[in-house]
Amino acid sequence: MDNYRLFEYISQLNTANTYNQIKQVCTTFCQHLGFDYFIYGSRIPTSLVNPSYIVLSGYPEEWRNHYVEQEYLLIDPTVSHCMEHITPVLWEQFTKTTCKHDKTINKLFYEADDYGLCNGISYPIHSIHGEAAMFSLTTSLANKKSRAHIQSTFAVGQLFASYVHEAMKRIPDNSLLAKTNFYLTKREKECLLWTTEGKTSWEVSQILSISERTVVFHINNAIKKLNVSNKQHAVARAISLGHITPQF
Amino acid sequence: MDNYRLFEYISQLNTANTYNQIKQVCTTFCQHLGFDYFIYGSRIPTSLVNPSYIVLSGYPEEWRNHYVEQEYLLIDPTVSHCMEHITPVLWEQFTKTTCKHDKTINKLFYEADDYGLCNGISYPIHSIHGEAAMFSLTTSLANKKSRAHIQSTFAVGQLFASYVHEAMKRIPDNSLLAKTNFYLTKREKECLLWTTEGKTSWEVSQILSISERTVVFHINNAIKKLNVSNKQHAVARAISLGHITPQF
DNA sequence: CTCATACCTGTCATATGTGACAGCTTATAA
DNA sequence: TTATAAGCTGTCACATATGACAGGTATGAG
Repeated sequence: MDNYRLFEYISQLNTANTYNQIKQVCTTFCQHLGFDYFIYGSRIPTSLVNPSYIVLSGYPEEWRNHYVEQEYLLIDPTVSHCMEHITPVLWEQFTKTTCKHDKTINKLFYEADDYGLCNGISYPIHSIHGEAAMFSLTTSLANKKSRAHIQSTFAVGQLFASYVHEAMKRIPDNSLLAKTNFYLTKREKECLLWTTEGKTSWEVSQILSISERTVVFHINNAIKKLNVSNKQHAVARAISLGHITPQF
Repeated sequence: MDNYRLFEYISQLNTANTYNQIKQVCTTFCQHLGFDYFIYGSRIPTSLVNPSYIVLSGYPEEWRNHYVEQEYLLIDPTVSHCMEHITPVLWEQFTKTTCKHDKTINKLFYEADDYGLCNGISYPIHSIHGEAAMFSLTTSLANKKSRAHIQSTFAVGQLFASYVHEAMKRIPDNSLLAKTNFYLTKREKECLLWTTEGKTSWEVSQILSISERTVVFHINNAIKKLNVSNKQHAVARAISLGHITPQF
């Protein structure tokens, strides 16, 4: 893919305002590169136990349904690769070697084959605050035929995936907005920050040169705003939502 | 850059075992693309207040020293871009428009010019657990001359940066090893996980069908292993170090 | 069999957190 | 002026956490 076309796609993603517009750009990009299907999925750690998901699927609906029913997300090796790494992974890497003995994973790939997803490449996307996502491009061509083709899209695909993710984050999402539509004051953030370092309210009061009662006051306000039940919860949520970030 | 050469570089990074080997690959890559200098910097949130840093510098040492002395890290717009975004940024974007009025930032870019860093591109790298890094390539050519050149390396540079980061993570680092060289048991992780959700020890005991005392026992063990002082600290540290991760 | 480890449970004293009571100053915008 | 928000402080009662005491079972490795 020449640079001009790549920047054209990036520009389209940067101006997209709805999920459908982004989906349209992905579809065109996917076809342009000679792939059959694409999918984008993002996991937002609003909670460690119940994270939020956003999916933009260009997959056959029947395969998606089957995948969800079978809970393949839990065993899909491309997913676990993308959770642990930041470099792309070729699907054939799994069908060939590593998983030869794992029947459930082999079943997954054989069934994908039946739906026309024979080979593909998955790009991990990692963003601030532990946000994890992935973007996959698939082809119905057999491994040997598609290998060179896929490898030639290695770099552009990763870059494109990043812009898709940024575009997705820009779209206002009602289901997530309510959880993040507030702000913590400077003091509230300061008190929480030192709390993540294991400081007690009294210790924080000494650091900030205010009374212990005031620290408690700020932390309680933060707990109410974050809609959580105690300090541990507040610490986890404030980090996840990006209200407190590492200092330089 | 053709695919063969790109995969050659990736392969070299995948087999590198020391910082110097990685640095050598970066130097070659940098020169191959026609750039003058490169730098890789990573911030590991072992603590939110005092994060750990790892730098692989191919910059002129004088400029590095000056940069550190002046604490430019705190105002460098390429750094803040890379902390907030996952897409590359061209340096000329700042020297031209946004920062026209900001004297300190202009000073930074003018001084960089003097050291031969006239234009460049910075790639953000975000990894699991909020780990943030960046990889920059710079040239002594003026903006107009270097623009097309830089844009043509947009995609490969991002991919290369990802592999550099993975390689850096693979190198055993004594300064960090001590902080992560232990493991939490299944129960310890479970107890911490529910603690991040704001559950009290008693509530966790109900969820796991064990006594409250046992939950306290596991959490205390985790606190000792993590070398932290209380639950809040343990929650923050366990998330940062990746001992507990979002469930599916 | 012994050792190490994970896992489990109890009591007690003290420290800290949490929620509700009540009230203050300062700055800024309507 | 009034209203609003941020920041600040105090006391009391009760809940929960923390640390130290002491003890148990089950499992696998050597």
